[in-house]
Amino acid sequence: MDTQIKPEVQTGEAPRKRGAAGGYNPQAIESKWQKVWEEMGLNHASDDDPRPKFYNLVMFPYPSGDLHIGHWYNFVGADVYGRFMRLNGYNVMQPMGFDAFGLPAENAAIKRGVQASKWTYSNMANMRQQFKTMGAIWDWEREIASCDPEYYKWTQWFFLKLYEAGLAYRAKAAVNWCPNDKTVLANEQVLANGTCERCGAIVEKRDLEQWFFKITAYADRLLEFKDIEWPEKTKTMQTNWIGRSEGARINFTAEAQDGTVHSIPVFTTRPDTIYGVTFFLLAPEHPLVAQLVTPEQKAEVEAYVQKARSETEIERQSTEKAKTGVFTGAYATNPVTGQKIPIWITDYVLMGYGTGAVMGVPAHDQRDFEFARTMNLPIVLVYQPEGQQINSDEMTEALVHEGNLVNSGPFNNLPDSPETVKRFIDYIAEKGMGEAKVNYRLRDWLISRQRFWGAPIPMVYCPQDGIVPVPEAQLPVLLPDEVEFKPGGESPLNYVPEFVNTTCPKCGGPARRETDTMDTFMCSSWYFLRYTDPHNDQQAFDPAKVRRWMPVDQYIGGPEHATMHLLYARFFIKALKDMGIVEFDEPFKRLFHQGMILSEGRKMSKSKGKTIAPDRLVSENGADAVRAFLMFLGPFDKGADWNDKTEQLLVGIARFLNRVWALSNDYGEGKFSENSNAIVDSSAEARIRRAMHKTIERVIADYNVFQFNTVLSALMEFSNTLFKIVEESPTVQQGEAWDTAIDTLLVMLAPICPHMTEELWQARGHADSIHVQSMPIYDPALAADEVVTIVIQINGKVRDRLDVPAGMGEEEVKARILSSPKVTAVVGDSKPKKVIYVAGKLINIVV
RNA sequence: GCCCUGGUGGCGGAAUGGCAGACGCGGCGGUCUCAAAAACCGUUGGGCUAACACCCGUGUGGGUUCGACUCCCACCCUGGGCACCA
Repeated sequence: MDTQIKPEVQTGEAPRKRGAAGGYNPQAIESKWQKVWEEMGLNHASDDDPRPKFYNLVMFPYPSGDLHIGHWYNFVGADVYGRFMRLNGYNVMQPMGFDAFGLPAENAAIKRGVQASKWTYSNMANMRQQFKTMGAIWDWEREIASCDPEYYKWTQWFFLKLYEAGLAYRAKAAVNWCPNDKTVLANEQVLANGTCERCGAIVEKRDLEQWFFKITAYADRLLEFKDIEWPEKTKTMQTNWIGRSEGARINFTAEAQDGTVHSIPVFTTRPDTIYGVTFFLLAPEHPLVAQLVTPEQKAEVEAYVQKARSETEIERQSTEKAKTGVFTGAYATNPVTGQKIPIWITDYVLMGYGTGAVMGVPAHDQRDFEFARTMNLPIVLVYQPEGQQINSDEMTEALVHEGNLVNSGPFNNLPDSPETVKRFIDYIAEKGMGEAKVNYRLRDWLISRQRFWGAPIPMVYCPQDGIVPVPEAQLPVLLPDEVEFKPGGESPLNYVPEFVNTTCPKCGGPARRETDTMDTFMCSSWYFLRYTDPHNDQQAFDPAKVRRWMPVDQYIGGPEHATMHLLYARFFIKALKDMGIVEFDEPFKRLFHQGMILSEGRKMSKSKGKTIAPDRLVSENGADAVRAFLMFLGPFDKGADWNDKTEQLLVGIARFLNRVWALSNDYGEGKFSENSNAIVDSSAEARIRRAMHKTIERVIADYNVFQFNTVLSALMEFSNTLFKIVEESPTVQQGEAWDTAIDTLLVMLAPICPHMTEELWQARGHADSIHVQSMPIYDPALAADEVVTIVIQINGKVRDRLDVPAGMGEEEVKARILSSPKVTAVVGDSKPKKVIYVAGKLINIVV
């Protein structure tokens, strides 16, 4: 492929036409070039292109119906980066598709009686057209939609693979239930205040048989982040979400009412405080509660359990400060001390974490401390700060991480340290009372959804054979075309007998299909693999093609997916690697989170807040201006808040584009010298080259870090400089430096304004597309100034400036400055205390 | 409460420890025009000045340094994440 911009005039090229493009009329040129590029296949990334590959991926959108300005911001930024990488010589693959299953389609079906598939496909058609006005390099030949049977066939296939690998299982679980959406939600979809992420309704708990993926089996590997460049923030969020903590599992014992002795394990990170245990806590849902409770306490305990169960998350949290609980009447035995301690139930112990049982150490755990104070339970210190004798009655809060052990038998005087913790674990393990244990905050991934518009889970329930997977040859399990929506907790698929009733793949007898569908995060956990081979009807993908394109070199999407999609996709790939389906461990090599466009401080979405449509802005100013304007709002990771003043910035961009247009067309006919015999001012040419190379340096550096706003600033400065130079020295435009400068300006601007720069490029007589050129190469020698300005500071304050030739030696510069009238006036005859000289930049005279 | 961001003109925002406010919007003044718009030129942090000069200025208070928007400590506020995780 062509072509580095050569510093000299290229011989053998047709003579340059000038001013051929006429006035800048974006509407006329944009659709023209979009068509030309499409016909050329410019945006299609071929599998056998010899250039190095670059997989530039942006999170695929949900087909909500219309692209709003926030979508534009997101996708334009991704496209600018992809175009930049293409100019860097890469074979850029930049696909687009739709994350097309999900609730809104179903809600539309319920509300408006339109079939979910019709709604979705017509939205996609509309958005595809809108996407095309953007002038991005989407490779439409690779388009996918996760609701296509050709796609979800393989989503189901992956489910079967996970099932075969023992990573999918069915279990009854207290699940998050949204009473409004009538579906189960993943933990990730429940907001901190206990409400539904989608609709805001208060989430309830229900026990249901559900399908889970064993993401917890990968917890440690998910903490690794090996060889990936991700924002620290995102890695921290995932790390905290996984929530690894090391400690011990210790078996306490307790006698039930019927006389059986039960071993009740607890998890603790502080086994070293076991001599300070004064009570034992169980979660209200703990299965042993009913067997342990004494007849006298039964009524009170049952009432508490009932209350805790009926309470929603939000209600449990509203009582956060005050500790509550009930004594069971039973006692547990501390295996280390042999002591008997009362067993209480309390809702601050969670059934879902650890073992649902906790040893209460009020002296050294703040929650236990509060509980003990509320319930009047004893507090025993097992750590005392050096040289102090704290009395538990005087304590106002728990003592954490301080002092040396006391009241701890053979362990006395050991310091509060990881080594001490290890001593306890070794001791407990040796005596068979427990063992070292790592716990995670992460729960298994619940994927069942009681919804219609999703990929059906390919499982059959047979009265003879139990749970039977659908054989691969029978995939896909197709969704019925028409369904009826009825209120209630079940999937609408339950009411489609042709769907539900099937035969058992094993015995051939009558059986029922699973009617739940999969969480859409399942669809999005592998779509980036499908893009590499989107039309394969034999396999999910050809392994050679995945090897060719994966991993994704640059992934761009919002930070809101940090603990959901981005975590699930990593798990998915690791699982596939273990099954030998892929060969890499991490799907996304580099990750970038773009900022969000807010509308008066609120999120822009169809359901909440008002959306800004780009259509008017595009028809008035052209796509290039809107692209540049969005990128000029600020750094790409920051987003912007849209208000009355925001659009005003478009004026400046429009002016800039007109100026570039004018520069490239030699600023209107006859304004500058067209005398071809004129002598070209070589110092003006040197100025042009210096400005150009300084700009190249800045532009490349800023593109690389997604600072598109300062790319534009640099290009604006450069074009302003070109105007200034040509005004002063009109003959420069007869020389080679000028032509190179204009060409270079256009290439550097091309990723942001692809249509206009293409029009100008070809009007300037170039035969091929500007988008197959290369980024110019920065030459520091050509950027070097001949004269530098030395800032003169006295006591750190700027007092003067002095221009000196760039090569002048330190001694000479100092001598010149120290003898200058401004300096002598302040310094006088006295010798300065200190003189700091920064070569070519600054001198600071301390007096 | 814990973790992570950020705090700079009227506005969006620039600044490897070295000229704070690049670039752009808006404002003001001008050129062109019968006039307006557009375009172009000049100017634009605040204070005090006729002007030069000088002083003050990057959330607040300290510190390090010849020199701090930048580094360190404490605090205040904005945004995001987690939240009784034993």
